[in-house]
Amino acid sequence: MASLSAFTNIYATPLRQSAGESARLPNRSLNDCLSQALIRRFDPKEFVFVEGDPANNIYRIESGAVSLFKVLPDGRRQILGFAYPGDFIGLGVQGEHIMNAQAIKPARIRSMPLAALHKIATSDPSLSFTLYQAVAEELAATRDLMMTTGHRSACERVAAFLIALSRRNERSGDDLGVIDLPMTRVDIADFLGLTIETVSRTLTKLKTRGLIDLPQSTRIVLADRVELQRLAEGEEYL
Amino acid sequence: MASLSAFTNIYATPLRQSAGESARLPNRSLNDCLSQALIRRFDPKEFVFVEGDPANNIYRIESGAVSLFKVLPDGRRQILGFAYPGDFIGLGVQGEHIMNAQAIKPARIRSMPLAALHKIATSDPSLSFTLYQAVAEELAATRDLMMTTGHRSACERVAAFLIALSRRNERSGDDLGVIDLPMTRVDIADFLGLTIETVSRTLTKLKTRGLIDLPQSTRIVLADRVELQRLAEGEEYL
DNA sequence: CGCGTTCTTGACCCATATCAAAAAGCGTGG
DNA sequence: CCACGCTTTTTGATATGGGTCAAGAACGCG
Repeated sequence: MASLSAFTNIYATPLRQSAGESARLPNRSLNDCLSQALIRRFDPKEFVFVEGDPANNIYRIESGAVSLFKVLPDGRRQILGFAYPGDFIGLGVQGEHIMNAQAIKPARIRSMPLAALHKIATSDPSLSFTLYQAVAEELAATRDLMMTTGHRSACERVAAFLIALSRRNERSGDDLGVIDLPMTRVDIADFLGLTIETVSRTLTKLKTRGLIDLPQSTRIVLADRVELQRLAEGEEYL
Repeated sequence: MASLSAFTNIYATPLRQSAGESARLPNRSLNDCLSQALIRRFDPKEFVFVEGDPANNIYRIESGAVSLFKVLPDGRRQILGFAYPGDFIGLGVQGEHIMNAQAIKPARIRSMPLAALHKIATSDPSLSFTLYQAVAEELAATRDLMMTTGHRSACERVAAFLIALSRRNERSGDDLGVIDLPMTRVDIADFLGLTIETVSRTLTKLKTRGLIDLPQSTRIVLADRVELQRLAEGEEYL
């Protein structure tokens, strides 16, 4: 199926607020096939693939978390998204990855050759539609991220980030008021286009204002989700 | 063809450096059909469609230029791209546009019902592939734009913008050293995530350093394209 | 020529980056 | 369990790029 080669990369970004998650591919025959594919374990900081690698496989996160990022010529890093269990990554364009995928905590990841995917797609027409939707969703997610990092204050960005993570919890049935961050402050900073100091300061500010609690640095309790939401949408100015 | 409904929007962004342009749909049967479609004229500031409009048509710019943008809750505007002659805009998701398209100079635009596109797609399998490529390209372009507006200085952004416009000239056979801007400073600012004052100041700075010349405000002569290129890539710090 | 719009320039300010150092975690080995 | 060293996070002091506000200058256009 030729159209697959037009793909770039599929991942999920927590900023996306729509119900549909870009990196989810709810396709029966695909999932059947994947459930038989082999699982590999990745340590934190280990790369699943890097920019320039031939894109031979697609991957589904079974546990853990992965960051997807590009590196600018000057060495700065832009994280494009974080992939959580259930998310797919690694559908590459022109046979070559255009970003890096790196585990941010111990992860189990299932991989499947792209050739197999192509084969399924020819026998299951609904897959091409599913994939299609996935790119469109991803495009929307990327635009969301751009709007967030482009014009918003640090407070708004962090609030939007927290709300998005909370939504993700909601989706996966976890407590929507408690967020366990799989990523470091560096990751958050590189995702939101801020520095780690600003992320940290902003979190303490939110804590001081009573919007969140920080029992540990990796755990965030959303004390006032409504207000956070308003902040995230730029309707409140702290 | 069901997969079309997954589309969001197709446009071209001048920041994209790849040879393939996202908004170009080089498909024979599509172009045949379009060449018979009706042309409408739009005055500057006139909207082709706005966010929330039902997406019934796709459009091809025949002459003039169009900006595509979203408006943030706080009223700020992010221009996602500029569509030039030959570019397609307006393939909407779920029957509803998710952004606004506004002529920025007098434009002639051909429109075609989405239903007709669907019909062609069923009879011409290559069209679905073409469309597919277009979304993937657009995704890549959006990422480029995000990398540009996310982490870069005003100088780098403006330089990248000029280089991209120059590349577009090159593509369409125009003089690659002279850029006639169809858009205002406001448009440039909203595209690059800057203010008009900063755009203006940056242009004067580039002029002072001898990298460009500004015979008129809408005309930019690239005096030192190589240096501009280096600036755009963040390899030079002015 | 005069009026409205767009562009440029200047002065000032603020949010965030930068630089620096202290504090808190966290794993390892004794 | 504690001590040690390393990494991550927080906090503080300062700098700065670009935003904001304001006023001209240039550019159409009737």
